[in-house]
Amino acid sequence: MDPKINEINGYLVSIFNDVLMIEERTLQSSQFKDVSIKEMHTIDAIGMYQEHTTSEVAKKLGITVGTLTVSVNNLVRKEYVIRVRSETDRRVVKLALTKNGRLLYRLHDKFHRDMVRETLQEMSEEEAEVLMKGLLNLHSFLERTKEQLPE
Amino acid sequence: MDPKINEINGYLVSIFNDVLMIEERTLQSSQFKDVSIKEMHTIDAIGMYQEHTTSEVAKKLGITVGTLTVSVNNLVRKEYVIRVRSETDRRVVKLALTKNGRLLYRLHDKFHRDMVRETLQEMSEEEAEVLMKGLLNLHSFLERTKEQLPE
DNA sequence: TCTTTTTTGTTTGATTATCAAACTATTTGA
DNA sequence: TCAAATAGTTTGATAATCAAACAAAAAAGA
Repeated sequence: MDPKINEINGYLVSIFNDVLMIEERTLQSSQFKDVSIKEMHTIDAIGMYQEHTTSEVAKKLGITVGTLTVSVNNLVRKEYVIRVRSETDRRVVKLALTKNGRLLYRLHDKFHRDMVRETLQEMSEEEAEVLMKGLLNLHSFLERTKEQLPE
Repeated sequence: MDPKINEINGYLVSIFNDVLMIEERTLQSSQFKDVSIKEMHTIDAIGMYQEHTTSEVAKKLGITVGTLTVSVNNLVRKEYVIRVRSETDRRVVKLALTKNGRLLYRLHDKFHRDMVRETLQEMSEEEAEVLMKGLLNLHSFLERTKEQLPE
């Protein structure tokens, strides 16, 4: 059992690092050089389809609202994001992507989808199911762990 | 095919975020409050078992040597890491963990191993093999992508 | 209705993370 | 021996982060 644990753990760690590194490098060699990987994930969290408030996005990203405000300032300056004050509750700020922001969003999404598609390519239907089950197990372990976390 | 891609991609993204978040929180609520998650990964890269030079560790982490020097300054001040000048080549600095650094290393390692162990718990031997194969596929896709990367 | 409390977001000060470029010390090679 | 290469450090600039102080608006209480 033990050697398998080490092996799987090793793959996970190196997958994490690779994905981050590849995303970073891909951005830097694209037309979106002025966007960091953190900013990319902020853009991803803001999303294409619904409006999200500052609080919602900060929670999704696991950062404080203050941190997000600073980051959104930069993304607004670089014209990827716009702020829209809510009409019904004027304390609330809704975040949305500009045209350019949506373009970047799709590019990033495509990278992720290609990555998974390539992975599944050499696998049978049943194997893909098992991979999914493994990821589901891992995911629910982490969700349980999160709940037990001291605040 | 498409819905499966989205689902797997979703799990991966959320697994990434959860692991980072849980590691961060766990550190902050332990006796190692003065260590950030980045510093934790530096400690992990330095490792328990062999001596590694500054260049080697920087390469492993994918950061510049200058960045690592700064980080190691802090870790030395906080007494997790020591620098040892090589006897044979006095330009070279070997990095090693202090007693406290090794304690932290083991704690972090245990979290990772528990995570994987829990994941495998409900899976049969064969299913674990398939999971591993999926991760291997993903891993080799990423390695290939890395090679194609400009620079 | 007026006041207090709560909620939402912004600003600020401190620390860490990061790179590129200038720099120092040492080793290697011509 | 002296120039070039290598290993690491320092520095200046910028981004990422938090906690705490703050401002504006809404909700609750009286």
